[in-house]
Amino acid sequence: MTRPLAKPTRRADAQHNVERILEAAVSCLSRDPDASVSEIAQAARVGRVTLYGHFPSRDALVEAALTRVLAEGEELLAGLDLTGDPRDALRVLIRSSWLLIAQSSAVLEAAQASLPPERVHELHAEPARRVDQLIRRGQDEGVFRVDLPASWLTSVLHHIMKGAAVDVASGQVDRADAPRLISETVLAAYRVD
Amino acid sequence: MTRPLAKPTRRADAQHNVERILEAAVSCLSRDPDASVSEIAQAARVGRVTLYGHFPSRDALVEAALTRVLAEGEELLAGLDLTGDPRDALRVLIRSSWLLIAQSSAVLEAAQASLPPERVHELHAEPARRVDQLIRRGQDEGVFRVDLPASWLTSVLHHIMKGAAVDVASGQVDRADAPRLISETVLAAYRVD
DNA sequence: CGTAACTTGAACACTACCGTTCAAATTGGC
DNA sequence: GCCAATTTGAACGGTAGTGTTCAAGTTACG
Repeated sequence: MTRPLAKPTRRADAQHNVERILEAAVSCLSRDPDASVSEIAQAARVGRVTLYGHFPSRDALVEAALTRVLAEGEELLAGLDLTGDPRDALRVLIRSSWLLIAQSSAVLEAAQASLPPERVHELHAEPARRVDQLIRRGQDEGVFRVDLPASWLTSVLHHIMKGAAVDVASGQVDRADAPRLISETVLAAYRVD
Repeated sequence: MTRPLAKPTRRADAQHNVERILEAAVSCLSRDPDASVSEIAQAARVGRVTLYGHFPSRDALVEAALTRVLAEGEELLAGLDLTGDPRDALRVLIRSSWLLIAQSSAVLEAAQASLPPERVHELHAEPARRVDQLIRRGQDEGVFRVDLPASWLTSVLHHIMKGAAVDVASGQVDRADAPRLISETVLAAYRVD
């Protein structure tokens, strides 16, 4: 019990492989929530057995991938200054993180299929709170509408970002246009009457 | 070749079962795009073999379910008067068909996983056109914004309706509130500056 | 350089789903 | 009431994914 479950010293290549596997998992799972372990291993250019050497089960891998992408999101959000006009803050947030958030949502969806709901919610709660608070602040300051519940406004933001990601993936929307489309749409939807 | 592939006379119970199977397929597939044949048969309260007696494969069933739900949509849309103010027309459309359209989108997603893309597009093109035309008319008449492409506005409508359906399914949104939330959100997002 | 850590493919058992066959039971329609 | 259409479960073979084992190969690192 004195030492953590993971050996303090792992060989560099092993550590590197874990990294590659997680990246591949995020990438594959956000494309297809049902991506197989073989598929992910292949994308990481790693043998399937190697993957199982680092993650005991597919579920564990999915959870690790979710944890990772959410942590990335947390880090990114934490580095942003969201204190000014909520509208500007929202623009900044969208421009710098719409893709990551969309990816997170996709992996989260994959996780919902195989992880206990409580665990998913537990992991997802903290990052979601930041966005939610920004929206509530906008409502409090009178620049975002209050005739619709904040939870719905948050939901709308997520759905739009996720939808934009789908449209980009299917070629209907140019990746470079996405932030503008999302911002313009969401800010208009949030505007008070 | 003189008679159509389906026998002109099918026993009433068989016809009734086909109906139930299709209903169950739409219901199951819109909840889970990967719903198994057993699952659908069970939901239709029909033996799995019976289902295979009416549909030669899962793909055929998915296509039939998609065709059916799109036809329902067509019928419903055709019965609506969408000629007035585009904003009112959009409200009417949302109030009377958001759930059906959301369901269609979900089944369409299921179909994309197993049907040739051209076939999917072919089935989906006609119903989608009606909504698209309404939006373009709104732009032409100057009541919907033109600084974003019509294709994106259409996309936004679909993403919001689909998102609302997800939120209703997960209990975050009351089913009765959905039409208002969608209308208020989309119309605000569409409004000219 | 040598060893322990790590990777790898092949092979295995297990499960789930698909699609089929068959023989028996049920039931609609005349 | 009779017959043919229809339903049904059980069983089968085939495919695909999961998770494990093993033995052989490779490589980081002291």
